[in-house]
Amino acid sequence: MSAFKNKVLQIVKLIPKGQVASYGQVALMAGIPKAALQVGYILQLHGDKEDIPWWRVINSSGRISIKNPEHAPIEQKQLLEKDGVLVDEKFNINIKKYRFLPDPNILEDLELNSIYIQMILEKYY
DNA sequence: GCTATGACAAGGA
DNA sequence: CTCCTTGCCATAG
Repeated sequence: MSAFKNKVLQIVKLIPKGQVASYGQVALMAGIPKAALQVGYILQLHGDKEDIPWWRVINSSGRISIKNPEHAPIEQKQLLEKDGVLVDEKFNINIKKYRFLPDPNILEDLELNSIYIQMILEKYY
């Protein structure tokens, strides 16, 4: 298990019910800003095997972009709605409204470089 | 160690 | 808004 993979799984577990995060955001919080693609890959492998709320991760444009036959987009939509998150027929979500905005203290717990914490604050707050 | 593969992101057309 | 291009990098084989 690579450190990156563990971080990603750990972070996704931090996303509270009723909130969502983008792949890029998770990658950034894991300390590798440009590894958004890998986040999706990791969730595909481990999302349903472990205690991971994988459905709370969507792409940056606020849309469900899942193509895995194992988990159709409709399934993610239903899971999100169960969390109280509104998803329209085109699988669009108001990410601005629901985005997971972690406290700096939580980011500290991830042993994240202050430089990344700064990036997150600038990008999403 | 090298190549192919993307549940992505950002910017342009 | 949609479609396309480029950059990116952890995994799998």
